[in-house]
Amino acid sequence: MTRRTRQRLQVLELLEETEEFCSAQQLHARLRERDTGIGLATVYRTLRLLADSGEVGRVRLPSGEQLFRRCDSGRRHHHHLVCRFCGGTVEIVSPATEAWAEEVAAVHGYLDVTHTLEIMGTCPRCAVNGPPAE
Amino acid sequence: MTRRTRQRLQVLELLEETEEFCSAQQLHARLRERDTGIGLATVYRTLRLLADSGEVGRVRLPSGEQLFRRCDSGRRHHHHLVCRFCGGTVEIVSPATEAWAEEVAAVHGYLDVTHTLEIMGTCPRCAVNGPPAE
DNA sequence: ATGGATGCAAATATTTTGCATTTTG
DNA sequence: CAAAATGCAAAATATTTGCATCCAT
Repeated sequence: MTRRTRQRLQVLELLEETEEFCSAQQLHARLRERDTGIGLATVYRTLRLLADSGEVGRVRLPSGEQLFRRCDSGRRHHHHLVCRFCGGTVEIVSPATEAWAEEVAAVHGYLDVTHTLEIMGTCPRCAVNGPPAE
Repeated sequence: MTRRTRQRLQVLELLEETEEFCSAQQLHARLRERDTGIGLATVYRTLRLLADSGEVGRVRLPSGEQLFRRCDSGRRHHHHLVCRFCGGTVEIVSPATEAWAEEVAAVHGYLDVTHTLEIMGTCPRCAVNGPPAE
């Protein structure tokens, strides 16, 4: 059903070698730098597919922009501590917090519960060196 | 510095009598229905001001759209359990969770930490009656 | 060959901004 | 009266979509 195209492999490959959360536009730019004449729309389509299927992680900035990243935790539900400058990330797994969220919703009779949780801050390196690429 | 204009009072007034989280466009439409020839840009400007100052609560939908609401908790830091259909809301205060988030960030050496947490679900009423205004 | 995938450009959707005009303190 | 706020339209942002073409399967 879902095909193994050159473009998709290239997106996957780039994500594989990238540590930080990146925007679709950033990823597209990097792919262009390389060689591929990959289209922006394809990057968006691919990332959406991957994110919806849980294949890659996604966070939303307060601005509404979304960032993507392959996660070590794979498909397992987890959250992120993200550096607001470099996008560097620590994956957070906290069963207790998950249980708490479920509990809160249940107490109020809410069904089909989901939650989002992002922790943002300045990572130790950016705190010292300042934002990257300045 | 910040002036007491007719438009701002009208926005405040509408928020005061509204229970649910609403988009800027929704609020603008309701203000127009009434009488006021208030402009959309003014509604946005006012809501941003209010939200940034903590005067009103704001959540971001997964789509990036933002919703606003006057909160009973006032300026105190809190989170929301929001119905994905009607926008009905329960305010959540959980010092333990706040402390946990701080702790997680501190352990990894992150500074200037902030976090977002939204719990979304279907409220008891919408679960029974289905989405409103259908 | 055939339906999914791509690339481009145009369309969406939401929020912001430039600027002339009005209004508040 | 000066600074701030407004309204409108245009701009900016981020993402999605229409469609003709291309290419995995």
